[in-house]
Amino acid sequence: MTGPERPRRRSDVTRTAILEAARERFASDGYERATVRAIARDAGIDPSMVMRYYGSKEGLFAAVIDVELDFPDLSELDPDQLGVVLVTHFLDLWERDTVLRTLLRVGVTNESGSDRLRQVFATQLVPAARAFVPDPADAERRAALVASQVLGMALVRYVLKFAPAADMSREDVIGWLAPTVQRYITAETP
Amino acid sequence: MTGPERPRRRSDVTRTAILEAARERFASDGYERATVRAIARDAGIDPSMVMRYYGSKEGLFAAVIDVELDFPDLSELDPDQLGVVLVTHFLDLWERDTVLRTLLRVGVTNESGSDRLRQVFATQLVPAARAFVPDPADAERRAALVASQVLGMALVRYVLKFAPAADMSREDVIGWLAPTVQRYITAETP
DNA sequence: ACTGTATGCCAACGGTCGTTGACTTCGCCG
DNA sequence: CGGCGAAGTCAACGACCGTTGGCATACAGT
Repeated sequence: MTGPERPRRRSDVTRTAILEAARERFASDGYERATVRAIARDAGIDPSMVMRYYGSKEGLFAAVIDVELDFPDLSELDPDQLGVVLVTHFLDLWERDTVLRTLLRVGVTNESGSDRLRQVFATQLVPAARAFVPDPADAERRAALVASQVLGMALVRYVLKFAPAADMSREDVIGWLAPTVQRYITAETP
Repeated sequence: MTGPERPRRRSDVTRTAILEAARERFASDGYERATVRAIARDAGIDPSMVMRYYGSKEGLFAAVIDVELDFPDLSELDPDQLGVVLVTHFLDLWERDTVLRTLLRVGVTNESGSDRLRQVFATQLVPAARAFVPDPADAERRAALVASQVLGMALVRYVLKFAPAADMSREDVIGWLAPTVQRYITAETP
């Protein structure tokens, strides 16, 4: 069994310092305004080190937006609970770290960012939807509907910070959104 | 009564050419990547004219994001139709011109953009919500919920262009979203 | 202890940006 | 037709960006 790895290289601490500084800068400033120089300053090293370890600003960004939606096993679940479980899971994802905020911020302005976002949608959300949507041919559409509500709430709550949305408790968000998500997944097509 | 205005100044045609080029550039590139030089090139004039007429890039942007949600009169409406009417109205707004796309794109990255977006929410959407939400104290929260679903759909459909969302027909979008919006406005708090 | 290599800093490059001020051209009014 | 202000062009500025190559330093293997 492998315990917590000792750094293989002396530079690993610097590498992760850069990565963490980059996460925060990209999350709060977006791709264009997050400068390599500012990230390096935050990490306490020279800008040239960023280039050495990540090749380019684009390469650093690619390392930052490595996201894993990481759905729990839903196969044994009471189907009526799908909405609650999914909304709760998404809230956890958004509050755990900044990577989704980064991806949304950048995906809206930057082409390679929105490519990545479409890719996450297609390779992680849609397959998950196939698992519990009755008609698989409909899975894409239902996944898109769920995404619209979940991303929309994330947008007004965590990015735009509309006061009433940002101030809502977790429980209230779940209480309001879960029935919507539940319907998008299980309801007959209207 | 005032007919269509004759240009008061010779420069008005240039002014509006700049404004239209700016609308498109800001909408498709976001604030940072939309350069004054590119906007001027699109408008067929010198970059310095942009500064003469709008003072600065920030001033030009402020002129671009003058948005009017322009709600129809809902007071005489069957309350059961609120969802359908509102979703239809929002689809019209998003498809009519690019200003909302611009505002969303920029609001996600730029502080003055998100300020403006919060302002539109507070001064246009919330007051409209007060008109048809039973408990006025709840109007802010319900307006935020509606905004989350409407902005979320606009995001995946018009900005991120998730294929299943972008390919949905207007009727399907209305059919799926209207019940959600209807519930956010009229349902008991869960 | 010596040496090769990994790690880090420094200074500078070419490019692009927003912005400015001086200069030229156009069009109207007397 | 002459003059004058508006409209537009042009070249340049200072700043900042991503990126590069050379040089100093610290470390690990022998």
